[in-house]
Amino acid sequence: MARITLHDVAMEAGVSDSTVSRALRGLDKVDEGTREKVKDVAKKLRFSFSRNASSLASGKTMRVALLFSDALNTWFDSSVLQGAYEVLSPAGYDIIPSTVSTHQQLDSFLDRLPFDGNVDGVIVSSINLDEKQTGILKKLTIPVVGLDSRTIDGFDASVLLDDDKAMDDAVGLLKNLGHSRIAFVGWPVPGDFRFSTMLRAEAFVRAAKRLGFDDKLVGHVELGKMSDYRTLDDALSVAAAQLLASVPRPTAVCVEADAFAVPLMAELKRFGVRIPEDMSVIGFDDTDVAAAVNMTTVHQNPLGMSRLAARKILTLMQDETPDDPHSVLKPMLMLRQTTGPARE
Amino acid sequence: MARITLHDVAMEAGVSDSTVSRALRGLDKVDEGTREKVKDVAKKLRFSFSRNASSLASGKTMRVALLFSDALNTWFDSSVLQGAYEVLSPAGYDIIPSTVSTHQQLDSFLDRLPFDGNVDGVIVSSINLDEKQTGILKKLTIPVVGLDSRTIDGFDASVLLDDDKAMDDAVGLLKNLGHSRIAFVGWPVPGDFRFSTMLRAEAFVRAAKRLGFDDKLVGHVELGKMSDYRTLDDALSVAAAQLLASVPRPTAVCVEADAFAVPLMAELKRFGVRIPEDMSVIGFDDTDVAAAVNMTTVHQNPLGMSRLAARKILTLMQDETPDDPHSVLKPMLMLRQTTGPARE
DNA sequence: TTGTACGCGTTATCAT
DNA sequence: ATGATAACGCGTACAA
Repeated sequence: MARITLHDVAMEAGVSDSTVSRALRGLDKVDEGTREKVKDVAKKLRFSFSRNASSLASGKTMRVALLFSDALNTWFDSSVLQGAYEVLSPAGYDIIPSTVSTHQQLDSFLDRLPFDGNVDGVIVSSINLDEKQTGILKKLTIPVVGLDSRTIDGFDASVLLDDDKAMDDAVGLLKNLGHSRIAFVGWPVPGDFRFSTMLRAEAFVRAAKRLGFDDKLVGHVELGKMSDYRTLDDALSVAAAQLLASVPRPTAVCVEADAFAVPLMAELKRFGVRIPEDMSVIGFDDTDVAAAVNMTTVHQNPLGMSRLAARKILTLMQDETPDDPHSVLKPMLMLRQTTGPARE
Repeated sequence: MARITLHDVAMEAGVSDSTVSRALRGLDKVDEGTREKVKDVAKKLRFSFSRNASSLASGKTMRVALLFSDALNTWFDSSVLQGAYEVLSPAGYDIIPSTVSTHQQLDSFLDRLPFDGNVDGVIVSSINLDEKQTGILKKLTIPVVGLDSRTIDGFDASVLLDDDKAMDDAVGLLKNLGHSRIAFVGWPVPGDFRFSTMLRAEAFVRAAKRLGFDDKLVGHVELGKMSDYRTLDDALSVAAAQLLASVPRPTAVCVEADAFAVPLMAELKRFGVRIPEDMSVIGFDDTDVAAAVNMTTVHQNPLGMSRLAARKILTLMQDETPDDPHSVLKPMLMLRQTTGPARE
């Protein structure tokens, strides 16, 4: 079966190519009678536009790229995909996901600028760019919106979470529960992008300072890259060891992500640490797992965030400016069973 | 910044368009000297191919579509996305996800055949087609591979799970633990695709029959569509009620999916049902949540399945035939803490 | 309202 | 080994 082209439809309907084009795209200046006829023929022939040809002729690709720094089957990234799909697909856009896991990959990605001319817009998720990289972005002719990025520099619009607010809530809860020795536990980052874990750690430290914690009693367990470990279990052992070896031992910890916090709790329990009696634990994300094990955690809503980002890029792609280009969303602390009063 | 075309590179390098095309694509019959020069110029000018134009001229789009019946941020679907991306992306292909949630959507999707000419291949995930639909697929000129589908009809290749083996294991375990009153609990399906839950239910019944269970003691809690309920909690209440109202009450259940089994267990516990003392529970999927709550479940590996499917479509797209077009994978029963001996 | 003709950026065929 | 030239399928001024 050879491909059915617009021309085939035109022949069959006895009109010109341009008429078919206009009729099928719903443009005015076409007789309703002929439009119906054309539509019928098109349906009969199972005609569908070649997006390639359309793009080439019109300059619009009807595609937007999604760039991630982690796997697509990650809680955050998959939600972003779904959210973007929900708003972009009805508008006629395809979404094209890609991932980069190292700065080198990111550089070569930006270097080749595979976006320009191939997509109408880009959503960059959970990636923080340095100056040189944002410089490249700025040269792009298509809109770029940042999602969960550190800065808004280089982005035409952005959606990010108020990390400071999140940590203020978390650390505030711990303070009110009487804790004085607290720590932040990062998680081994995928690829070699260090920023996001550093960001939350820094926000944690700032919050602790703001709330009057003694510097010397505020810890930070840093785990480096996932590739430094054979398995996640190894990383868990290291994290647990660091925690249990701290003198004085923290009575409460905030963990970078639920996905790490949950198995870490299991590991700690293996060593006789009761939660929350001996140690309070606060996660980050509020994934299904957190709810399943009743963990106190900071809720964020990647689905909503990406819908918002998608709406922004949609308006940007039609050459308009979003009323509020750069949004900062408030996280919510979910109080559950893994936090309790500090023990004496 | 106007787009930089192959022609620009040709001008700058002082050669013809065709030479640039050949040089950059690594074809032979081009002097290594000029190739280097062209490459340098291309890099300097930040040239990248317009996929649209390439596709139009060559007929290859370098894109494959992924069709799902559920949300993209679902455990299964997001894993499929990632797996497909891992093998397709290095081969130079973009992936384009879409979802259909009703038969009507599916029909209109297939009716318009937005695939032909726009992508080089399609992976259809967790969707079972009727005869008319497979008929349409067969007319496609591009390869179509099925993933987690019921039949292999209409697909050039497929990857699916051995549901019967899974249920044999699960039901066998329950039998050996002394259970005689058992039930299958479906979950409210997203959209209106009913098949998959029916499939597992039927496999469950077959397994029970094969293993000598008394027909009258084998139950089936069916929940219909998600849209029949206001919230998931409502569906959970209904499921729990059905279970607790059954006379005789089953002492063990197999649940369609972990994502439903976990909150269902919580609901049952609220009503004083101890697990596994009063009731054994076996899930399906082996998601993170299942591991987190130590639930016995049937493990499946969508990541691996989709990698396999992607490899098949890759060989199909280069007009070769996979050695084993239709694979049936074995699930694994993960024995954990939610199953125990039948109580007297 | 409809048709004609050209261009979009690349690949492929045919010369040279 | 390299260069012209004709497609590829559609959009869009412009003409009718």
